[in-house]
This record gives sequence, structure tokens and C-alpha cells, in this order.
Amino acid sequence: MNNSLPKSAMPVGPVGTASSRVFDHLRKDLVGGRFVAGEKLAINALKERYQVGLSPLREALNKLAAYGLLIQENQRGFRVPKLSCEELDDIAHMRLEMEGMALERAIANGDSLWEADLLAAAHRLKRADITLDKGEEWEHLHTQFHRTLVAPCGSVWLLRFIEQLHDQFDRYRRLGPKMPTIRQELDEQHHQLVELALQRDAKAARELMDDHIHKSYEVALKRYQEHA
Amino acid sequence: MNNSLPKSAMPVGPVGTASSRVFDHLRKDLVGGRFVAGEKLAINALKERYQVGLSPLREALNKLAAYGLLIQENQRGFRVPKLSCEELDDIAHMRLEMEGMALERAIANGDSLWEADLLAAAHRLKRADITLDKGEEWEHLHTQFHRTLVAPCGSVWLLRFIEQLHDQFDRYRRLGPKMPTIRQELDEQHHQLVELALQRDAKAARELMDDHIHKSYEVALKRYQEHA
DNA sequence: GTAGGTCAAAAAATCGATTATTTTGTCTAA
DNA sequence: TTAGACAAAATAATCGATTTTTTGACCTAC
Repeated sequence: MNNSLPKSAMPVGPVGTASSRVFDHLRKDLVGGRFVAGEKLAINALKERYQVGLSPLREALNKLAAYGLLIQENQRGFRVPKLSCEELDDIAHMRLEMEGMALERAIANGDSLWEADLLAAAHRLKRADITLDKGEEWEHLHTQFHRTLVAPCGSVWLLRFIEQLHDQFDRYRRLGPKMPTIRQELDEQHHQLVELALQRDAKAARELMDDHIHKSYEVALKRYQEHA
Repeated sequence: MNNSLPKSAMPVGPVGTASSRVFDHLRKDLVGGRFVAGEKLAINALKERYQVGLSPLREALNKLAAYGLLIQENQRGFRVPKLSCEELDDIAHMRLEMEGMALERAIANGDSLWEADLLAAAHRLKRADITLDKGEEWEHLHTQFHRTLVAPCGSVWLLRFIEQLHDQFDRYRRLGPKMPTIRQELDEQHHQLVELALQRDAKAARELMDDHIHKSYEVALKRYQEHA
């Protein structure tokens, strides 16, 4: 170990426990559709894939099961939840209710720091659009944008539920390849959402959000139906 | 093992993995206030308390953390979440929104089997009231009643969130000893809720539900303030 | 006295191996 | 052939021991 430097100056790598690292990684992979729905997870294969021991891996799988990204069946391991049209409807409907509520509250509560964060998040997202980066980086910025939009809603639990629903929704949305045409339209709405939020027009913002979720739902549904 | 009977006739005990058993037990204990809020959990003590090994115990703790009944901090174990007035407000507010929504939908969708289940659940709860059983059994029947009330709302995710909120709410409600006077009033409302549900009066039912949650909130708040 | 540093004890996280359960494949009897 | 029994293989769950990290007591130099 590097003892020639004071502790505070040591280049501390991207640490965390093995368990938390594999949790993050698995979560991304599950949301990003790198496992087929319904598939049973072979724990030993995962051990190799993520280069991690059995204990931290199982802890991560348990967390993901409690979070809803895996199904755990006693004595028969873990499987990736199936996808269904009914569930997609449910998730989309819930997003309508909860993100609508959160957005109205955020518009009522958000301060000028929020306005700045929102503009910044929208800008970063647009840059990723223009550079045609529609990979992981775009996904991350997109998530971040929606998170910022509702952040000052004042309810920790509402934010938690919305996050969970987004992860579930994205399992459908990210099934297939990109669809540039409709994507453009959705990207457009992000900016309009910022506009309305800055104008504090809660009613119009909520209507636009409803429409935004509706359009995303159409995309996700099409992806699901063409699933393969 | 008993090999003289066919598999299907074997008296299958209340099995499940060690992990799932300790999860259920710990969940009950956390919701029932058997740990002090903010406390750090001594894993070795829990091992003895629940008579279970380290691996299944840690898996249960990980699940509870993902579920929101524990806080996990990297490299420094698990702690019981603190309680706060703000969080209680948040939880109660969320319950208002989500259970109201669920009740309206349940009243729209529920069939006659639901009506029967509802009457049964209310009856069992009242019996526990009369026999003055206000212990674990009453708590279970109370949970079951509220679960039945919203069961046919049609949204798996809504039900999931409501369940989670109930657990969180009960951490406050169950802080102190019983309060028979106001309890009577709340018990009364359970029957009125059944009446209105059977009459399919969604609007009135929702208003009563709002009032019910409000009153419960008052109780929980008082308990929290007298916390000790 | 106080900020910083060292060290030992405690606790958390992880590993390697063992035990228990389910799944699979094969054989047999109706 | 086909349901059932059984053994073997595969997989899940658990245990005991080891490694890593944090905590807290004590010490030293300013």
C-alpha cells in the first residue's frame, strides 16, 4: 500500500463493498435488458460474470428481489420477472399518477437552485442527443433529468416509488433498438417540460407529463410486442 | 424422514429457508417496535436471538434494507431508521393518496367474492376487538382487513406500495401502549367502510378512508411525541 | 489542550467448503 | 406408453473460518 502519502491525499478508488458493486451492476443489466425475461439465473455463471464471491452475490440478489427486479422462490433460486402487457399498463398508469403528483408538488416547492439544476440536466441530455450518444450515457442523463424534475416534491417516499417504477418501465422501453423518429418527439417534450416548470404552470406541466408518459408507453408497448 | 406416506400426503411443516423465516420474523419485530429507532444492529446478537447462521441472517437484513425497514451503510452494517415528524407526515400523506385511489378502484372492480371476503375480514377483526385481544393477532387481522379492502384495485404495484407504507406507518402507530378510547372510534370506521364499499359509494368511502387515515395519523403522532 | 497518529479490539464483509433440496435421467411395473 | 420410484447430478442454502475495515483508546508533538 502507498504509505508515502497522507491518508487524505491517497487516490481512493471507486470503492464500496463487493455486494454493493455487484448490486449496482446487476441492476443496470436487468433494467437494460441484458437478461431475458423469465430466465432463471445461474448463480455460478453470475459469479464469474461479475467476478465476485458467492456471499456478496447472493446479498445483491436478495436486495434486487426485495426491490422488484428479481423473483425469489424458496429453494429454487432467482429468476428474471416475466414481462406482460397487463403489467406494462399497470406501471404506466402508476407513473401517470405518481409523477404527475410529484411534478405539481415540485413546481410548488422548487427554488431557484432547482431551476438551475433543471436547466443543466436538460442541457446535458440535449448534448447527448446531438452527439447521437444513445447508449448508457444517454440513459443515465435521461434518468437524471426525470429525477431532477420531481426532486423537490417534498416526499421521500414518492421519489422512491417513482424511481422503482422507472426501473420497471425501462425493462420494457429498452427491449428493442432505438427508434429515432419518436425519440425526437420525446426529447422535444423534455425541453417543453423545463419551460413550463420554470413558468410554474403546474397544470400545463402535468398535462404535458401525462402526454410524455403516454408516448413513452406507446414506444414501450411496441417494443414489447415486437419483443422477438 | 417419513417415507411410508406418498409425498402429497406428507405433513409439510411451516418450512421455508432460514433466510425467509428470519426475514419474516425481523420484519414483524421492526414494525412492532421491538428495536429502538436509530439503533445499530449487532449482527452477532441477532444471530443468537433468531437462532440462525450468519449467511441467512445477512440475506434477510439485505432484503429489509431494500424494503426500507433498515438502513445499510457500506462497511458499517445495518441500523434501524430514525423516526421523524416529517417522515410521518410524508407517510400519512402518501397513504391518503394511494389508499384513496386503491379504494375507489377496488369499489369499481370488486366482485361478490370480494364482498364476502370483506365481510369476513371485518367480522374477524371485530371478534378480536371484543375479546380484547389487542396483541399480535389483532394486528394481523387489522392488516388483513385493510389489505382485503383494496385488494381488487387492479394494480399490483399500487398494492405493493401500500403494503410498504403500512409497515412504515405502523412503526409510529405501534410505538406506545394501546389507547382504547380512540381505538373504538377507529374500529367503528372499519365497519362503516365495509358498508360504503358494499353500497359501492366510492366517493363517501374515500372520504371516510381519508378521515380514517387522519385519525390514525393523530394517534401515531401522539405516540411519537410521547415516544419516551 | 488539541490535532494527528498508532495500535489493538471489535465488527463487517467475504471466502471456501459442506449440507440440503431440487432436478434430471433411467428403469420398472401396470 | 406411462406413471411412479429411485439414484445421480446439479443447484441452492448454509456454515465456519478468514480477511478487511472501522472503532476507540492511548500516545505524541506542536
